[in-house]
Amino acid sequence: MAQSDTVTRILDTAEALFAERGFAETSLRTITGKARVNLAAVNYHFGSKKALIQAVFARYLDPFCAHFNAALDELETQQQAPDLETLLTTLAKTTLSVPASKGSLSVFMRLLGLAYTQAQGHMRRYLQDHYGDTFVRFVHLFREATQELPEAERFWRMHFMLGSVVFTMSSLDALKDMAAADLNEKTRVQDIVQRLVPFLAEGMRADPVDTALFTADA
Amino acid sequence: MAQSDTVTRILDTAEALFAERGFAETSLRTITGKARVNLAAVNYHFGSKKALIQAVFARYLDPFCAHFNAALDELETQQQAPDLETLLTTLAKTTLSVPASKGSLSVFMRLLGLAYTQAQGHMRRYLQDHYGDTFVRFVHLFREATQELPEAERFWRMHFMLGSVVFTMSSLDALKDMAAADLNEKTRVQDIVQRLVPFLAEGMRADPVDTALFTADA
DNA sequence: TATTGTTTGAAACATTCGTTTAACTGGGGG
DNA sequence: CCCCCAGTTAAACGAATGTTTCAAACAATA
Repeated sequence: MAQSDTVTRILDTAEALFAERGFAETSLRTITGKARVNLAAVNYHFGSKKALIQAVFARYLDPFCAHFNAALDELETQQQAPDLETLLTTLAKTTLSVPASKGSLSVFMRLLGLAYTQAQGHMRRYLQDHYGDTFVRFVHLFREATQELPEAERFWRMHFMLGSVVFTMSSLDALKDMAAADLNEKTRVQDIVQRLVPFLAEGMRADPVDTALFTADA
Repeated sequence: MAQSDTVTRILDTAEALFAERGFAETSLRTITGKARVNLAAVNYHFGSKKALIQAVFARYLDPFCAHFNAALDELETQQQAPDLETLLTTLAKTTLSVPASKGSLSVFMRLLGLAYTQAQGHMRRYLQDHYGDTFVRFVHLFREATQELPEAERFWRMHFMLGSVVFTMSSLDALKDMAAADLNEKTRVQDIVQRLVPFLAEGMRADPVDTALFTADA
């Protein structure tokens, strides 16, 4: 019984290795070898490599969405719609509050970034199918907090935001080292997230770009 | 003779396919097949797949750095140091003015992102050795354009910016698809870059964050 | 203890990959 | 004319991959 820890060991190892080198570059033999588990265990417990990748995401995203939905519930009971800073801070707090199994935030963020660039179709589709509703809920609140923005402008700026977050959190370790070297300062994750909020909120408030003043010169 | 266009066809096809699905996911057989070239041609003309990847990037980065260095020369002759928008717009214009930047832009950005988070071995070394000086030059000008920022704040915001750019450009294809689905609109790269500039510049101008008001609640 | 369903183990299978080999082609000088 | 050599071609090689197989080990139940 107890769903022996084979499954857990596979998930832990796969999560770390995927984040380190990507999906295609991480073989099942590397995973099962490092996890001290038989090669066939992956296909037995998960069915395929694709399914393993999705399981790695689900283990983090399921509790995250639970927390986040609860936070959104509370925001929606409020009299007036939350403003930008409130919304971003809520997202930040939720992110930090998720126990993050073991491999912490940066690992998952790296995975999320990879899911955007690699894995052509299936990963994006999986994320959309399983967690799209929560995302849509957030977007709805976000839209109310940025009513002055044209639809297209908001769409792109939301992804600019996502980029800042994903990239920064992905490179957390490297950036912390650089911060310790360049400026003599130890930085906690909370500090970085705290710095992110005004940067993103202010970027959102920038005047939408007027029409093309880009020349095609050399 | 005329160095038959085999080399060019390989570079063109590889560039497009790398941008589409990444490096490990793109096989030499796919490249040579689509380019209607013999499989052995890659190893004959370039030596290896690694060398082909480097050649694809060199074809983009060599003219890019030439253009960008020229632009930086001009900025440095100016009486006073360029402001934020000027600096970012210069970078954007240079990026777009490079002829080969149709598909290879996202490839380069993806690699830049990978070089930041992980080693990626040979590619990071190659980039640093060949194009590091130009990057350092830009960073220097950027510091002068944001003198009002505390050192730490600028450090982190520069990486927030880098994250927006790298992530957005890395995921260009995915984002374009989503933009076409969510809002019925075909988006050109120029439009995105143009939207990025005010977003980033305004984020840079946000008031530096005061002291901690984050609670550690659940 | 005997039986059942689940999990693990070592090995094999079928593909696919990057790379190498060797034979062939078509011209341009000796 | 012959040789040479850059360029191309088809075929094969060796290694690595995801997946499947089937017997053994295990846990729980009757």
